[in-house]
Order: sequence, then structure tokens, then C-alpha cells
Amino acid sequence: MRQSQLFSKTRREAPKDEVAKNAELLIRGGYIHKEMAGVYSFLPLGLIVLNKIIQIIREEMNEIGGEEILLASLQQKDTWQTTDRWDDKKVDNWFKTKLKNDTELGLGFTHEEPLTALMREHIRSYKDLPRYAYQFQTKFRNETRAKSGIMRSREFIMKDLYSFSKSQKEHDEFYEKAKESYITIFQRIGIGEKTYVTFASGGSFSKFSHEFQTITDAGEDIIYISDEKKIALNKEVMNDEGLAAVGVKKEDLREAKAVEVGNIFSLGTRFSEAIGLTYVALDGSKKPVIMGSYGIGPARLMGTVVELFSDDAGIVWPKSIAPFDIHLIEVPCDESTNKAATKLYENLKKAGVSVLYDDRDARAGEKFSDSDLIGIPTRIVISKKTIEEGMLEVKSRAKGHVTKMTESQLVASIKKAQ
RNA sequence: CGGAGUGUGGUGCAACGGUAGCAUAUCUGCUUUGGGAGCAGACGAUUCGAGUUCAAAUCUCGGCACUCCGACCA
Repeated sequence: MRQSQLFSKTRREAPKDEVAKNAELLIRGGYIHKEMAGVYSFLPLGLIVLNKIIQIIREEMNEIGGEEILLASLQQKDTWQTTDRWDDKKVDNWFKTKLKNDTELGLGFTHEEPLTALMREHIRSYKDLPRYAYQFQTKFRNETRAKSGIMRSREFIMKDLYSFSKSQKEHDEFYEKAKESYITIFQRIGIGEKTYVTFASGGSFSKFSHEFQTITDAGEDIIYISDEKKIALNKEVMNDEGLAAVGVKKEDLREAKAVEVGNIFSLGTRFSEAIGLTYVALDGSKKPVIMGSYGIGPARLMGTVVELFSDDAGIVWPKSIAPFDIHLIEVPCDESTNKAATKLYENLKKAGVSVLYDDRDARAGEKFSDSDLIGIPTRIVISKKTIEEGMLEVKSRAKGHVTKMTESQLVASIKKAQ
């Protein structure tokens, strides 16, 4: 798109009420807008990145048999009372509201209850299992303290998948598949090397759950990593039982700060029994469905990427989730550069390369600074000099080096990277 | 929820209880054009409410908002 058409503006300084690097850079670059503590809106550039992350997750969820749905945010009290999760004493981060007639409602902080209840209408026989449903949906959590920019917010989109299986074996097999799928997702997004499958508390559902923890000082969790096994333990299960389950010795582990970018749980029959989601087995008996839940926060992922990949000048997006492939900069603007830049812009679009074309009537310094801040992987400058030379000036945002190449070489290199 | 701190033009900062100032952004004009240009002019602000005082951005109390530390965190 043409940058002159982009309503969001970059800014030189971060607002003083942001300390977290992810929020500072994303606000300065015009990716997000802060509505209030822990509540952020996504602007055009931010939504492109968020949707790219979502699309990667979607592809991987479909790959393991997920069916996409969209559940309601408004939740009925009754459903949550059947599992004893309505009471504020049991779940203290509910946002609750009321209908005009005083009927109490909740804004969903998760969706085990409503989906389990819904599935009663669709799962009746062992022939209907297994099933995997997932969604990208807004969760509301009344955190006592929002912090770290978009890493911990009160309203956020979450991908949550729920599995419904007829046997423990069937569940366990899917659980492993989901774990592998998550590893693939984090690799595709570019944080694979710093992300560890981490043993964590299973809460009231099972002994352990698996978290996906990405090493960064911006994280809130402490994990203990076994480099040999490429696995980690959350501090909360750093005890004899946890060590035994993972099969590591305490002295072989190293401590690190990390952010939880994903979490998968075995739920057993906690919800299906309480809500009455059963199926008729081969032998005619009625059995509760065995469930699991699998979450990833796309916005938190986006924040994590910014924390991991940025420098003094701004963001350095991994290619897989950058808002555009190329930042095309025309400088200075006159008739000849405009003609050349427009032609290149159109050609690149035709070749299937996404381009942010800085056609603004601004000075070179401002354009370059904005480009560094926005962080698109490849920058191309069109100027009188490059037109005379007949070569494109191509700069890598990550590596910083400048190379000269022709248009077809450029397209080939972008295609190769995709 | 406990503790600490901060609220001033769009943004970032300043102002002893006594004329609210600077930078940047924005607008106009001229000059400029490969790393946030120059000159001239213009627009624009004390979080809200009470109190103390001749006089409050400044002191006191309360509300609201935000940040940080901690607790909490399917």
C-alpha cells in the first residue's frame, strides 16, 4: 500500500506511560493504540501483523484436524455454575455485567463450559469422536495488574482449541500432535530457538500441563532449562516430583526468565462430567468425553517477537509475520523518481510481493528513520542515483548490509525467502 | 489487593506560592532535498473536586487515571 494512504503516524518518542519495549515500539510505529491500562486497539499495520500470526496458527490447527468456530463472549451464569466457576471467590478475574432485567452475565475469560455444553448437541456416539474445535476469540480477564504492554492485557484475542476424545489413548495421541504443532507454530513465527516446551502445574485438572516458554527478560515466569533435553520446568513445579517426571537433575538446569506464549492442558472428564457431555460407546454404555484445551495468545506472541527482535532504531520483524515484504522508499520525490518507484511498486505487486511504498513528500532522513522503526525486512531506495545506475539499492533491516540487484533478482530473493 | 511514584499544549519536558516556558508535531510562506533541514509567522496546555491563601501548576484532603515493585494469574 501507499504510505500516504496510511492514517497511522509514527512518533519520535514513546508516551511516558509505557515502559515495556514492545508497547513503546508498537505505539511509536503506529501498530497499536492504548485505550487504557491493559487494553489495546490494533491499527492497520498492527492488524496485518496480528492476522499473519493468526493465519500461521490457523494453518497449523487445520493441519491437525481443527475445525474453526466462533463462540460468544457473553456468557450465561447457569453454565458456569455447573462447574463451580461462576463465583468470584473461585475465579477472581471475571468481568460481569447485567441485562436490563438484571440477569447476570459474564464476559468469557475462557470457553470450556460453553463449548462443552454446546457439544452435547453434536456428540452422541463414539462415532462422533474425536473432534477438535478452535477459535480466535476475545477473552476478558480482570487482571489485578495489567503490565508489560500487550503481554498481559485485560482484553485479548486468544486461539483456544478444545479436543474431545473417547479414550485416554486417543487423547494422549492428539495431545502429542498438538504439542508438535505448537512447536511448528513458534518456529514459523521465528521464535522457535528461544522457545522451550516447559513442564508446568496442571492445576486442578491433571498433574502437569505443558507451557511454551520463550526466553526474554520481559517475561514474568522463571523456568529451569535442560539444554541437553531441550526442555524446561516452570518454577512452580521445580520440586522432586517435577524433576522426576522430566527425568533431569537440578544441578544440570539453568534458570531463565521467560514468557508463556502457549499452554496445553489435559482436562480429563472435569467438564464433560459436570456438564453432561457423554457418548454411547461400542458396548452401549454411556461414557464422559475426555477433553483437552490448547491456548495461544497471538497478541502476546506479537509482543514477544518485538521484545526479541528490535534494536535502537526500531522493530526487526521476522519475514513470516512482517506487515510487508518490502519497504519501497522514494527519495527525494520528483517526476522521474515517482515514475520509477510507481512502476516498481506495480511490478512487485504483480509478482506477488507485498510492498509498503513510501510516496510521501518527506525528507530522506525522516523516511529512513520511519522505515527502521516500522521494521519491514527489506528496504529499497529509489533515487536519481539508483535510476542512473539501473540497479536497485536493497538493504536488509536485520543485517544492515546494502546490496545492488536488478528487479528480477529482487523478486527471486523474496520468493525464495517465502 | 499491599507498597512506591506520576498527572502541564497532540507528544516529550520546564516553571521558588506571584506573567505557564522550551522542544517536537501541526498550519502558512520562502528556501532546501540520501539519515528526523533553515528562516519568519500562527494554533494550542496545568486530571477532576473541595480546602488553605491577597494569590495555587506549585501547599492540604479526596476522587479519577497511569506507571513501577510485590501478591495474584486456565
